[in-house]
Amino acid sequence: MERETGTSSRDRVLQAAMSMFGEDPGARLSVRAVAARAGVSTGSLRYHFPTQRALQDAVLAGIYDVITPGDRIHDRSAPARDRLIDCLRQVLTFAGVGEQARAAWSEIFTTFIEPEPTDENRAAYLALEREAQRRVEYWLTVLSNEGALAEGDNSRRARFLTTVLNGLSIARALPSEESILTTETETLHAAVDHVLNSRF
Amino acid sequence: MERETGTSSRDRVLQAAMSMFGEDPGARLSVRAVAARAGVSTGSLRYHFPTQRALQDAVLAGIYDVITPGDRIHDRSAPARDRLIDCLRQVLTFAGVGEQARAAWSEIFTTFIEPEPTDENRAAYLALEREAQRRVEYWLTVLSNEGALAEGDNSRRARFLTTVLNGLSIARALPSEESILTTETETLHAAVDHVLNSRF
DNA sequence: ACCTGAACACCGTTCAAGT
DNA sequence: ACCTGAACACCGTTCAAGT
Repeated sequence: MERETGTSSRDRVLQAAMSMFGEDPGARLSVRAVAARAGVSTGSLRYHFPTQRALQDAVLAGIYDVITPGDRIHDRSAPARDRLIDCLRQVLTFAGVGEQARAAWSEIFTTFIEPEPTDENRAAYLALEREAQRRVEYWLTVLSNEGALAEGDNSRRARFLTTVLNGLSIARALPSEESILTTETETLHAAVDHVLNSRF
Repeated sequence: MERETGTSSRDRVLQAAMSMFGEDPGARLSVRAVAARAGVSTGSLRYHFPTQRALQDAVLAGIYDVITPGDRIHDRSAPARDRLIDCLRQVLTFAGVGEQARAAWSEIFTTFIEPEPTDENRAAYLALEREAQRRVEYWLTVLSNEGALAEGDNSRRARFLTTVLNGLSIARALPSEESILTTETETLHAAVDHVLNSRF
């Protein structure tokens, strides 16, 4: 393991963790694994990242700094609520509408629900899910940092939001009365408002 | 630790796990903790529940068996929040856990999502959905009438809740980390709290 | 200030051995 | 068939001790 001399210990840890995440988003990023990869002790890692959660957040922030510069979440000229809704909508957009939504769920269905789950595809799905979870969590972290969101368990909040997103996205694949747009908007707003305004 | 003689080992484990969940739905339900409470070895627990996930699923199923007999919504001795949560859980019970959940979604999938929607099955699905919607709306009406719920658009609220239920129920069919139990409870509570406590 | 690595108190799972 | 409990390979966190 080369030491990448010249770089600070903290940077080496972060770099190691980020590249591990890059190679496999489903990876565990355990203290020992990251520390070993970075060539530092677990104690040193803990010194810079007092908690595992802190490390994960740093990795997430780092990843998205690289990947998503045009993310609306950073547009501080707009209210936090609007920005978060915008970002969540992006996720739904990706899920598509009508025909496209049905195709997307078909894919998920035939690979992850229909067959008896093997360890392999279980892991594959969990990686996907964690990826989505982390993205939402990252948005919440940004809002937290600027004080738009009360102290709280962001990963719990993210879980809540992704569950709502799943519900909305499957609704797009199922038959529905008239425009689901209104319904969807209302529900999305309700979910976001709950996260922003309640102690939870 | 009394052994509750006469009960099978498997039952004791399940009972212990369920009562632990009852005392604290956020509890970890670790192998050792549950085994100790049940007065059996970890090996025995593993014999009956080959994986931690299997145990969690059994607990979930058991919980719903216990709480589903009547419609709790009218039981004014309990807080509105608890009653509503109870009723929503009944809906989830129908969705099942594990294998059963996957089968249920398979059904929905092959009839309503995969095929190009005909007018006929569109109508069939919409009927199902309206039924679910009506049931939830009815519960909200009951709470409204006794003043536990602020004036507002109950059908909108019901739509929000059914969307969350859909998200939770599909999560039961998809692979998941061991903790769906906690996640599900948290999300359900969050959704109900939002409906009960916010102007919406 | 930064870093080390052992120690602590946990996990879930496996498995030879017993009845 | 059912059960035991030790063992394995992990966790995340703490901390006395070093530089």
